[in-house]
Amino acid sequence: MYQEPEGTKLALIKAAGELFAESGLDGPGIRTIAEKAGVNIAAINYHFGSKENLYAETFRYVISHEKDVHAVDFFKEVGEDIDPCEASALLYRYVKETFSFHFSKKQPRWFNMLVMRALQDPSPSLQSLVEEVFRPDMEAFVAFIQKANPSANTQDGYLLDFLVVGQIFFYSLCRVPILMALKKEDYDKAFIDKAADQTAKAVISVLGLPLPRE
Amino acid sequence: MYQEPEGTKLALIKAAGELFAESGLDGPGIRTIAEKAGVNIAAINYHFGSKENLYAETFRYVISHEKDVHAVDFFKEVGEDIDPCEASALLYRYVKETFSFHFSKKQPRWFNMLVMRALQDPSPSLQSLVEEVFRPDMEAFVAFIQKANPSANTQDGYLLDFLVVGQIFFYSLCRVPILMALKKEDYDKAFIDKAADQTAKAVISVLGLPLPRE
DNA sequence: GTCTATAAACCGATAGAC
DNA sequence: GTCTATCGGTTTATAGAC
Repeated sequence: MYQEPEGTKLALIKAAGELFAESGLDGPGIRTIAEKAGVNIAAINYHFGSKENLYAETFRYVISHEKDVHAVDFFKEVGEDIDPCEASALLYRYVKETFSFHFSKKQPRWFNMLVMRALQDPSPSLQSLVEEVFRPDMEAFVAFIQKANPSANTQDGYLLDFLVVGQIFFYSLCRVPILMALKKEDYDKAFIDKAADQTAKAVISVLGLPLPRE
Repeated sequence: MYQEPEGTKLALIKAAGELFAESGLDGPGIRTIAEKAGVNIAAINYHFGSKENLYAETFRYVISHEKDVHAVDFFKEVGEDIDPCEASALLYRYVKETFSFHFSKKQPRWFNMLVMRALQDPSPSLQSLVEEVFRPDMEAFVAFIQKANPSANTQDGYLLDFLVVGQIFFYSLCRVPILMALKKEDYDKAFIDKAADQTAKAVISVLGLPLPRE
């Protein structure tokens, strides 16, 4: 069971998580982290043993706290003979909820940035991240895709999953240049809704399902 | 005009480019770079003045050597009254060529990885990268989108561009976990073709154009 | 548990011999 | 143009006082 951190440990995890999400494990020095957390430098080693362990702990903290939209739960009750219109509506809701989860202000922005960044930084824990965190949802998603359109093969399912994950990855990590291109200050709700709507429609169209009515 | 580097300079640019593409400016130390290039450490400072200058030069090298598919050229001759089927076919070709350009083996893999990584690493040159390298193509793409479907607004155009760029960004930077998920060794031509096909169809469908016949 | 002081390793940059 | 040796700064980690 996950031991909920408190006090100095919690402050360090929150400060470090934010900084690691911004620029990776090698980005911030432990001085910067300690300063942001408002604790002494030596506290990192006292509480976590090393910077790398602190990184791993920020990760554990996010995994156990984020209330992600899990395909495993979302598509749990889908039967073999789902109606195309129902499948389309369900898929639409799934993509919309996944987006609004990742870009909502209900949880700190660094939660998903940390996870997305970990996907690209080669690290020893990458394999377990893929196998334990992503794999189950990917497989549930692919299974649903094949129920919604039995002529789709496994690779089609994965590619559709990548269409969604890829967009979230892009909007998470390219925030700065995207906002620069759009000449905006920040993502607003309308923009994220539009991006989610587009992604959902893309997935539904490519799969050959009818688009949900407006 | 761009002065073509030779000898030690060229060896350093190639070695550094590969390493920077892998893990950013702060990833490799100059010792690692020099070793990979097979030259002395001091050569970096002698030829480039600093590590940061070497980074900037690897960038200039890529920009001037990659034969990217530019939307500016691709959609140059499109008139106001383009036929939807023609527009669809042109868009399809554009996405396919952009993908096969970015993932072909005709140029080193680190070329596009370096550019894609630069998009997410906050750096002083990010703004000029966006404005000078990406902006012109984005605007040409958006202009085409609005010709292909006059009811699309500017934001719709940008979002469709992000659909394509986002997928390329994702497949470029998440190569390792993607291959891990797929249990593959490397991207093969068939896979990239499929991903490109899917992305092209997604863009065309979302824009409301007819899909090109198989 | 928290602090200061410092060790040990590494970094980018450079002086000076060849 | 290439090398060795080294400087000054920064990093993570830790020993020891409180």
